[in-house]
Amino acid sequence: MDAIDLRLIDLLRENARSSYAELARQVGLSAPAVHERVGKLEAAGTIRAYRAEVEHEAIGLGVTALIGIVEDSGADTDDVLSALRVMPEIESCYFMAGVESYQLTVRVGTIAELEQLIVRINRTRGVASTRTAIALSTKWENRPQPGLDPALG
Amino acid sequence: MDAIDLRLIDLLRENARSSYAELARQVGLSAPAVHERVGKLEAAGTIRAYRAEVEHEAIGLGVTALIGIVEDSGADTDDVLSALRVMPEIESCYFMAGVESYQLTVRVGTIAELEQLIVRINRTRGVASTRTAIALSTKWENRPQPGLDPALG
DNA sequence: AGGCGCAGGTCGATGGCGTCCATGGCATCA
DNA sequence: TGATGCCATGGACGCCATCGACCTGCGCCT
Repeated sequence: MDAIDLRLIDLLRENARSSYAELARQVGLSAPAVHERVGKLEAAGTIRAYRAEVEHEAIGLGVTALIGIVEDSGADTDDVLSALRVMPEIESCYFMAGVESYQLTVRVGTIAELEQLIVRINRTRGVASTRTAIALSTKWENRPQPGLDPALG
Repeated sequence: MDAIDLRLIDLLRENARSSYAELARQVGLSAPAVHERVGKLEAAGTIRAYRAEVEHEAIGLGVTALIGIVEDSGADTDDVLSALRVMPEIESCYFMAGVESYQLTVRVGTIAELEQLIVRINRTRGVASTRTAIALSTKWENRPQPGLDPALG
């Protein structure tokens, strides 16, 4: 992981469909060299996936909400987690410091679906309570921040 | 926007680097047809960008936190927003219903940097108070949910 | 100090792919 | 029913991904 790897990652975070030839031009290496570097970054798990970012309204998922979950005392965290994992509406799931053990980002099509989802989560064994906040609008999302190699300061 | 467009979007959300030939195979069309459809989805803004998803620890951004912001009464929301927008650490920014007008997702390298960021946000004109919760671990993030055409039910 | 081995780079070739164009079918509408 | 416009098809061409061969610089071991 050197400065060129970081540069490649930044470029792919800006546009994941850049060709290897284009990347090679930008970092000043040959295309095969870039190909090998990117392959190693993928194999090492540094690059996890390449995803298209979508206007959620256009695909019928226009309602975004954040849900905090308070666990029952003595609840089995693994049970709660695996119950959450099978709910496709949950886009992201963080395990948090604080009273609310989990913080979720969820996407649904309508407020009615959000209501059903909240009910389902509240009914889950191990969940004591939830707190939901609805996003009225998204100012920006997943804006990539240039990476900083810790070794490079 | 028909079922094939939705399928293409789902495929590109799974792997944004799929070739047009591969996409064409999966949806049963020719490559030029897929090329044109994807181009229109991009032009319409339905597909916003293609991004590599990264292991944040590997690029020196291993600390994730969620920050809620309470605005001053009478604060100019646009001023607050433009002040937030220039902070690269803020990955996502939602305008929320509730006491906390904004909910941020932020990434920094260390707890010390998080502290500095919080101070900077609190000092921002129009910000009354903030509430920060640190993510101890990320269970999953940006998991794509298959799109549902509202017209198709 | 010298030689060996390896990691990682460039170069060149080839096959597949992206992309443009002309053609033809189909549905819509007058 | 005839015209029209959109869209998929298929072919062609040039670029790109990808593989193999060779080269260079560096570390290590003797």
